[in-house]
Amino acid sequence: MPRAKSIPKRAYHHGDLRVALIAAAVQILEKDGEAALTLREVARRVGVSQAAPYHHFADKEAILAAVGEDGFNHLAVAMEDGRAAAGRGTRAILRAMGVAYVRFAVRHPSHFRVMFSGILQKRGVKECGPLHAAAQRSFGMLLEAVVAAQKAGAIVEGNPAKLALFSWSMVHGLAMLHLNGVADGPAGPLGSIDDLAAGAAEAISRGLETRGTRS
Amino acid sequence: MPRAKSIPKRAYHHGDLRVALIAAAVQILEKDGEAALTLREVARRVGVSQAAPYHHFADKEAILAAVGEDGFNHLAVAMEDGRAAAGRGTRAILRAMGVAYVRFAVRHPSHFRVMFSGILQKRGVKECGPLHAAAQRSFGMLLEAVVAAQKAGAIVEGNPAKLALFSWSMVHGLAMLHLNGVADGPAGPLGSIDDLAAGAAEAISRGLETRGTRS
DNA sequence: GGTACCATCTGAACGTCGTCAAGATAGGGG
DNA sequence: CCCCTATCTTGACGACGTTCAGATGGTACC
Repeated sequence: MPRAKSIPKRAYHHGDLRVALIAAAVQILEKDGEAALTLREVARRVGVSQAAPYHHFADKEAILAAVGEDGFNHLAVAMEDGRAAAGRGTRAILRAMGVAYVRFAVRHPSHFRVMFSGILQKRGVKECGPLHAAAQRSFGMLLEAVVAAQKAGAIVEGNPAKLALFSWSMVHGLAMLHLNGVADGPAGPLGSIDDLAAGAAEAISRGLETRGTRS
Repeated sequence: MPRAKSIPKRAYHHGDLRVALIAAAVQILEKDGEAALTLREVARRVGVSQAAPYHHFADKEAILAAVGEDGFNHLAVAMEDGRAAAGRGTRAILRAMGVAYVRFAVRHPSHFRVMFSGILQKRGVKECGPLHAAAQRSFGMLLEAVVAAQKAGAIVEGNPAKLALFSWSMVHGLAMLHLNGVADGPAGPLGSIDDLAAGAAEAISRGLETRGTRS
């Protein structure tokens, strides 16, 4: 391995095929959907042979896992940005992270769908450790925020992981339903998805707040 | 059309191929997952030729839509049962429907996944009207329950469709995260999914309740 | 009771896909 | 200068989705 150590991921024959393949996959997913994602089309778009991807990914699922990992990393960044932009209240931070979550899902639907398409479950955690780690990064942020809110007495006590799961479920469900076109279908437009996200975050925030708090 | 009118869906050469195909598809989905679902395998399992399904379904997606429709109808029944078993409080009814929703998802993961795999969005509403109607049936029940709770003064005012969407999002998110194995992974077991569902329903119920209510 | 009809099903084919094995290519280390 | 190894290509195999012309078999009508 001559330069695979000195220069880890550059100066391939192609340039950096692995990254290019992932980018092409995302492009296809965004334009034509998951059904149109074909390893052969990915290779075609990058300009390599149909077998070339197999030197960077074990199979088709592996490239999807890479897209999912990419998505989870971007999600964590988006949530960090949301947290940074929020005020100083612990519940305000939770709400901001929830809104950022939904906004990410809406802005990167292809990534989001792949992230939760069940790859993480089908392939063991060991098989795709990076994906799992990236997912844990986001959940860890949420967990921290819940613990902080509990310490501040802003939300109820109890297993923080459970409360974090509830918060996550709220925004995840809204994002999923919106992506399936069901959030604005049934009874006319319910408002922008950003407003809906804010409303949902507000609802779960109230649901978890400690009793006795004034409004 | 000799008997297609008198006896709408029986006495085919096979018996009732359409229903048998759907059942076989569900069986495959439950045992081996969506990736293993093949029209050829479905036909094989039923004992007909590979082209036979095309006389009952336009393409592979159509049979998936049929499975989804089936799932939505069963979901509506499950939610009706949950509502019937609940007490008389309007918020108790909402919670019971939420718990029933999650229980359905956990007990019929294959159906549930197909129901929200994006078929409803990809194919237009006109293309698969029955699916859409079945989905609306469940959402309609939820909407009724929200309106009733509002009339009773148990939950806040505002667009009932929006509040119904929030409730739906809560339990939908929990169900989805659980199905992806993420609900009980991060921080050890958080309790049975039924308990989690009850907790989530309680949280959103509190989040939407009118202020001033005692505990 | 025979016959024509039409829904239903079969057999074979086409193009594409995921994947693999064996060989070509290229660029740095000896 | 040659070799070595990572990288990529060529060619192939089996399976899949889908289509089409034709076989099959029950129902209705005469």
